[in-house]
Amino acid sequence: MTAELFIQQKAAQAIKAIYGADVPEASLQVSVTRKEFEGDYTLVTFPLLKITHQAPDATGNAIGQWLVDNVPEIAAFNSVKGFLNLSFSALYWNECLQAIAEDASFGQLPSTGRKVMVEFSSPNTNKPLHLGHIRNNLLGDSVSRLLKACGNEVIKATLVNDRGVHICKSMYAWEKLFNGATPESTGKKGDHLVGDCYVAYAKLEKEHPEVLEDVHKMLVDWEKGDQHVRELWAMMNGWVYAGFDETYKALGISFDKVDYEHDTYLLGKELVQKGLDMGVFVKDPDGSVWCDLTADGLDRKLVLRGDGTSVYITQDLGTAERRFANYKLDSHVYVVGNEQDYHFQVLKLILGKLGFDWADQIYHLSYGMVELPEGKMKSREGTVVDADDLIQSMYEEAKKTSEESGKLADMDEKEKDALYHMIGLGALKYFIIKVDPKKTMLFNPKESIDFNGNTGPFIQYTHARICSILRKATVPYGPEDINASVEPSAKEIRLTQLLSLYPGKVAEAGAALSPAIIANYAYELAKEFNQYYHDTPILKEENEAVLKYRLELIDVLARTLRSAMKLLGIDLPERM
RNA sequence: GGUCCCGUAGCUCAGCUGGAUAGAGCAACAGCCUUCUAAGCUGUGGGUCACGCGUUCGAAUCGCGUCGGGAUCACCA
Repeated sequence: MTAELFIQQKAAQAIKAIYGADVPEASLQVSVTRKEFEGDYTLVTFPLLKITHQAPDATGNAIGQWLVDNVPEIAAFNSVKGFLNLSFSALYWNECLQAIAEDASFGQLPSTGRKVMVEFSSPNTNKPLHLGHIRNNLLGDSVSRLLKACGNEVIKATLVNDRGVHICKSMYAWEKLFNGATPESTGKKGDHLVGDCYVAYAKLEKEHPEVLEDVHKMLVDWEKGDQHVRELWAMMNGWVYAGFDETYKALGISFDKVDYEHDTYLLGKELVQKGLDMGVFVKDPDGSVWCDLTADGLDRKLVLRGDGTSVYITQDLGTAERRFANYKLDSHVYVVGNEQDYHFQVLKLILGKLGFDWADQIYHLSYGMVELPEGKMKSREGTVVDADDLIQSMYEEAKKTSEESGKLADMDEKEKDALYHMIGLGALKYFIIKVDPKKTMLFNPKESIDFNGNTGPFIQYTHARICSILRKATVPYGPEDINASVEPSAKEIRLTQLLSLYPGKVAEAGAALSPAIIANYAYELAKEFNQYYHDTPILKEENEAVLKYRLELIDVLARTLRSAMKLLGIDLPERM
């Protein structure tokens, strides 16, 4: 039971005993005591005054006294205005910390038996990944880990937009302008080469608008299965996939299931017929099919063109149906930018109207744009922050900072290289993930991502510090060393309390689909440890019981930091 | 124009299921390395929580309105 629930339960008993009134436990407001006050948890007594008919202080004192007298775990109280601050006993905190220390999977919540698919990334194959994709990828990856920690079975999925007019544009430019250039012949990553083709096409079309007709013909040929166009398409997509794989690998991201739009773009047509049969859709005289959403405050939505071909939402309807059926999903999270809020609103509505009871188990993790100081990134203006470049520059930055510190002189090159990558990536990932997903965020390329303060490297550094102490320890230690022979200091209690909040944070972050909650928690924990580290000697402690207690405490801290950061896809080094 | 999201320190962000004097980091300034890693710690300055009205014992948080920024409302994806 969490401390909050425990206090709610006991306080309800106190109120019953003192005032003879029954109050629902859940209605009692309990929170962690603000640090400028004495105590661990605070019960807000304002709402109780109607029942107690006493002044706030008197009410707090009465309940506090009852709790101290009747609940062994509660050792002290003080009442300030309408706030009853309660302190747990040292014994309580020791038992709490010991239980955490003994729990090898602390932070992993019990199984829900639910199967969840998380779709993210879903790139187009006509240009390389940029910073916007990085936010998408990191959120998707992290939310997948979070949902797993919340006890769900998770399938990471992506849907590659590998067909359509956009890729034909790159194909057209390559044939006309690139003289058979390949990634091998140019030494370019395949996705970048194809991206160059796309840019070249845009320029070409500006000067010769008529080329668009040729591109459309290419798309028609593709749909007919024209051998030449299909071969060109397969070759260039192959280049792009190879390039993406490199970027994904550098980001530490993988998928369990990859769908390709050339396989899915015809899905959903039978749903259109079903909708017509059900009377959910209507057919206009020109043959186009619509869903009337005006009663839901939206417009009429096209679901099939007059010529019988699909639109975007048609295949999304079909893909969702196929996934829920094939994988027996309980829910489906789509990580897609907030410019598609309307699309997902419509998607859910239509699926509901088609009678799928899982329609309300579709969640759109709608995240905000990443903007530059001068505004949105625009590929036409060359202001796009390329994913590979950014990853590389973070690596360089990590290398530079590490070399300046000179702490790794004895480490071999291969190890150093891996470490620079870990730190650079940690800085980048944390920078992106610590921001509330739904908010637009700003990235300033001129100020490189910081390594000091509320950053990934700060937490990595904290972890390395703990590991350094543990390496030097000469006595064995373990959960059994958290025992009543040691009286924890105020700071140690504070650390224990913070640790105890972790599973609740995991649950909260999972429910909100917000890894930022975990990032901010990890920072708080690291910051708290650094203060502890600063004024509490550990290895120099002469009392062996206290020494062992502290070693075990910081070991649990290191484990919890690793666990939390792992949920963000960030690894922590033992040295840096 | 309709709908949705956002507006907190110079900058980047927490806090938002209503609670105590609104918090961090960066930047600025002042301290702390014969002591377990200074990518750290401590301190100073910095706020009309966009604005107004309302609900409440209590509002950055909830409601309504105004202003400002963004997204979206395609037989594009």
